[in-house]
Parts: sequence; structure tokens; C-alpha cells
Amino acid sequence: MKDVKFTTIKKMESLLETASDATRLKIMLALLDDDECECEECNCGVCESLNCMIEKCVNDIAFEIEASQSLVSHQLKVLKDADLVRTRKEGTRVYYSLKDRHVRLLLGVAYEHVMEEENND
Amino acid sequence: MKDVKFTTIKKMESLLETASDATRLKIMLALLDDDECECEECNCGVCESLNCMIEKCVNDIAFEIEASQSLVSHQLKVLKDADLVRTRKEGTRVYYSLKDRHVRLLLGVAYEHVMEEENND
DNA sequence: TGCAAATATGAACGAACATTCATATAATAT
DNA sequence: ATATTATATGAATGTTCGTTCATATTTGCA
Repeated sequence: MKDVKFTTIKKMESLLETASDATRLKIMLALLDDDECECEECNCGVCESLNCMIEKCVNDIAFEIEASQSLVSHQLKVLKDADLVRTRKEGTRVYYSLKDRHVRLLLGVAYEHVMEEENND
Repeated sequence: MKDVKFTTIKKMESLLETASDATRLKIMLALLDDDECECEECNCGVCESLNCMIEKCVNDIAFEIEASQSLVSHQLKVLKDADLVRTRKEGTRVYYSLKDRHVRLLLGVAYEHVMEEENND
């Protein structure tokens, strides 16, 4: 992992920076909710298949994480610009979902680190 | 991954925030340099065994990443407070190394995400 | 005791960023 | 057309944070 190009470091910085905000974390965790997924390919605790990707519209996310519509929309734009979520339009609604498994991996690593830390207290 | 406690989210935020800075990324990547490691357990591209953990002192890191001593010291303190690095004193020098495999995992996930992204351009 | 090397720290400055409020845009239905 | 619902956006505000400069602290050594 030596001699990592500066542009690569800048991209890593940008990725982590985008992920490192409580509001955006709440949003992403809301899009990770796998309670109702029952597909067979799902062996990871977090669904990996595109078919059962969870998508939610802006207002539902706002309600779920108890934040204003404006704030959620702003932060979804940040997530979208950083390519961490994708969108699908349907009528007046816009459904958001996590972009790919890297995003879920990142959340998973951060989550496990924190949980393991808590066990060592 | 539903119903994550707020304190957990705050800890995830703090972890990612600490990792999301170009200077600190450079420092951590410098502590990930495995050029001279030849141990047999090393099958991950990044050394996992404590024996061959790389440690470097402040001035060497500063020289390597081309940053001032003051800046590196400041940012090492941030990394230390967030528990991402450990220290070992020897004389006037303080040797820093990455805390554990979670940190390397986090760097790895971010790195791979960025690299895969670059292939899709 | 005094000097030099390595590291840490405090103050200060400017830039970046999260949030709120008000408003604009877009799509649907009556 | 107009009203309504869902989403996006721009300006403004206060705060946080990275960096630099100067200086303090600690350790080893003559």
C-alpha cells in the first residue's frame, strides 16, 4: 500500500468524509434495513442482491430518522454526488437506495469496529 | 442493521471523521507500508500479524509524507485520541503504529472502493 | 548543568460544513 | 388552470476543523 497517488488519497478522503456525518449515517442505515427481505441469496445480514435492495423516498426517510425534509434532501444530494446512493423516480417521488456493496461494506466495517470497541469497555 | 443506537452512530461518525482527512490518511498509509515484511502469515497484502507491525517515529513520518513536524504531531494526537494508532516510547522518540486490524480493514475498504471506481471511468 | 534532538502544545487564522428557513420546481389529480 | 404533494435549492448562520507559527516539554548526552 505504498506510493498511493495523491488523487487516490483525495478520493478516499472524499468517500470517508461523506460517510462521516451522523445524519448521512442515519440515512444510509435506514437504507440498509433488511427486516422484510427473505431472498435466498441473502447470507450476509445485509442483502447483497440488487433484487431486494431497499429503497425509500425522501419523506419516509425524513420521518424515520426524525429529520426535516430539507435536511434529508440536502444530505441525499451529498450522498448522490459522492456516488454512495442511486435514485429512481416514480411520479412525484424519488426513491433512494445504497449504490453498491462497497457502501454496505464500509458501514459494516465501521459498525463492527464500534461494537467490538464497546465490548472492550 | 435497524435501530442502531444514537451513541453507536456517534461513534461511527467519530471513527469515519477521524479517518477522513488527507493528512491523516497519508500518515496511516505510511504505517501500512509492508515492503520489507516477509512473514508467512502475511496473505492479505497488508500485514495482519503483530510481529511485523510497522512503526515509525514522528519525524520520519513527517519526512515521508512531506509535512511539518507540528502538523504530523497534531494529527497523530487526533489519531491517538480516536484510538486508531498506538505508541511506544524509546528515548526521545515516540514510535507510532496502527492500532489493530479494523483500522487496516477500513483503509482497505476505502482503497478498494476508490480503485474499483477508477476502473469504471 | 547545559545543550541538542524529538515531540507536544497553545493561540490564531481562514476555510469548510451542517443546519434552518423560505422559496422554487416538478408531477399528479380534480 | 389550480391546488396539492414531493422534492430540490439558495442564502444565511454559527460552529468545527486543518494548518501554521512560536514556544514548551522531555530525554539523552557531554
